[in-house]
Amino acid sequence: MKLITRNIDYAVRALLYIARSKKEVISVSELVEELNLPKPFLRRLLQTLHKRKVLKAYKGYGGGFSLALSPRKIYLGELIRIFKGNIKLNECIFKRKLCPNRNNCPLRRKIKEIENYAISKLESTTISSLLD
Amino acid sequence: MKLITRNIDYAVRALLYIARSKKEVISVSELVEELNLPKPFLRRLLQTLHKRKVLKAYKGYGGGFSLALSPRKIYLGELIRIFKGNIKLNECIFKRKLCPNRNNCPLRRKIKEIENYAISKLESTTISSLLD
DNA sequence: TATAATGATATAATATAAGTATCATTTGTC
DNA sequence: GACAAATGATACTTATATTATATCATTATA
Repeated sequence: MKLITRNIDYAVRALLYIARSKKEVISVSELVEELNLPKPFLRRLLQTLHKRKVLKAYKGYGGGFSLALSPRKIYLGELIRIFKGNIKLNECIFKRKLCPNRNNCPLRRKIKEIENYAISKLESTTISSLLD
Repeated sequence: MKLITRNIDYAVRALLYIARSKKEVISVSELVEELNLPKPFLRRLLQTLHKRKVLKAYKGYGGGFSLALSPRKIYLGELIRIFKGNIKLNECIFKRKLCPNRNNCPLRRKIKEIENYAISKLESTTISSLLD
């Protein structure tokens, strides 16, 4: 039932740290020291954020990561999409064909309401807004 | 990220079926035939609903389950609690001690807003309201 | 007494999340 | 140029939750 997995939680912490830092480029080692997160896990997740154009990466001595976007343009919703795919609190058990009344399933409708609320919140929350 | 697992989905289907039926007592076999759900799984879940006083159970020939509560008194929130424990979209990675600013963690606050909305919806949705 | 039901509980299978390990590549410094 | 410090790519392992199945005991009715 978790909306926020560790990937996402760690990503937010790292992004906030980078956004707050005076330095442009921050290495994984620094993040690990400051945030006390497991290094290989964090590394992999930052690589993903790089692939998805949220971070810029710098190889070699003195390298690390910097934000590729303004904190105002990094949305929680996007981070969730990156690590978990589309936001769905739903997911009908029956795959179309089997469920007789998918379209007016009352449970589905209720959950959809909650889902829509969650999506609108997540899509309007940015790293910038979490900075305080 | 699922709010509704199969336990809960199946439970809702079964409860709706029982609520709609003219008969009081419905056997697992009948539910399985009508709803096309896996029998041992459904059975176990109905036993749980019995233990949690949502259903009454009748052993022996002609036995089965009936509602122990009016459909107006069976809340989605309660079903979720029965099968998944308290509703939390949250769950801080760090256990109290470790996270420096648990109390004013901005991410936590945002998710809490969504959680509160979800809870209020789920606690106000009853089996009766899903009957149409 | 046979049969059709639930009660209780142990076990298995599968999927997802969380985390580790390793080798390749790049780049700055001495 | 050699070394060290960084990321790139990717395969693997471990842990946990979800989704079941199986079986023996108990109860009630025809």
